[in-house]
Amino acid sequence: MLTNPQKTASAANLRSDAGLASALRVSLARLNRRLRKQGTGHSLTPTQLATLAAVERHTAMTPGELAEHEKVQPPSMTRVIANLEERGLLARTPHSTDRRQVSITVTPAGIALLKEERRLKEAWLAQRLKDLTPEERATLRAAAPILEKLSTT
Amino acid sequence: MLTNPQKTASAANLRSDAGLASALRVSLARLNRRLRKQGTGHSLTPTQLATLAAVERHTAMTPGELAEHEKVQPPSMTRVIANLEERGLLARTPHSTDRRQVSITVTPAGIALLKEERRLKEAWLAQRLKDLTPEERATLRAAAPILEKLSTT
DNA sequence: TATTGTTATACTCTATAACTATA
DNA sequence: TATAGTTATAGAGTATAACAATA
Repeated sequence: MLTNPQKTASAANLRSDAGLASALRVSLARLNRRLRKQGTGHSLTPTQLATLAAVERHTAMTPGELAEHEKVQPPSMTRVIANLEERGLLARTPHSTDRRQVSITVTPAGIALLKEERRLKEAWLAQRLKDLTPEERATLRAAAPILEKLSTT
Repeated sequence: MLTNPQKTASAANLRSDAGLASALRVSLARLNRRLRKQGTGHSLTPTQLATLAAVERHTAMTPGELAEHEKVQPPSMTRVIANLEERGLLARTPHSTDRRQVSITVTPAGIALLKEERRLKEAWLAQRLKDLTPEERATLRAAAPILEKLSTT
């Protein structure tokens, strides 16, 4: 009832590259699962939250661009946007040149929600970091840009 | 159209604890998103995959235990198990002492699927690790157990 | 005629409520 | 009577197909 081959195996083989990949995969998945649970006082689905963040990051996007960016079909994005608009988190304005298109922007309420969401997640993580030794924190400081690089390659 | 306040902000404040939390949160989320896309040749939902992995890790579980473990309601777990059983990935056997209960175990096919899933994800990650310098890999080797500790605290 | 977005409809996943079998 | 699991039914999210408006 208590077998856990992954963890022990990854700890044992950490010196090899394959072992490092295995250990990182497990740790990353586990930590991310914990992190995702933090800051959920808004009842937005993952797609809704990702859409809101995408619009904020790109300042203004069309529904078509958003569907492409979030890997959903245009009709699905129509519904996501409609829901976020009802909540007052996104706003629709006419497109400047093409009247077929619509320009989507974040409202101040949407920005506030994203800010609070990030604050809660980071507060949880910062609390965990406080329980580490200074050396461990230094290691994570060095590792952060490397993890960043891994995902953008 | 190209504003990205998170990344620049997190890079700038990496020396503070709050800055480290912010940078880690963004990097972890991004890397995990990339990682989750790898190895999806089976068409299992996240819940199905997590259920399969849970049964493998614990050797044998009842539907009730699985529902509790995966944070879904018992009727939902009934359907997840039924689907995985149809695919030949899980098997049901009578419980040893209580005839109301059912014992769920992984089949060889289920074990093979999990192994392949992990292999694909780790192959992607190992490829990325090869592009790093030896020093960067050493940093990640040191960071892996710390990340592991963060999630289990 | 091609493109952008929406409406109509169906399927999947999960939930709550009611039911069956066993303790 | 209480517990483990299933069946019945409903709600949320996303997909494909058909449609309206504009280029």
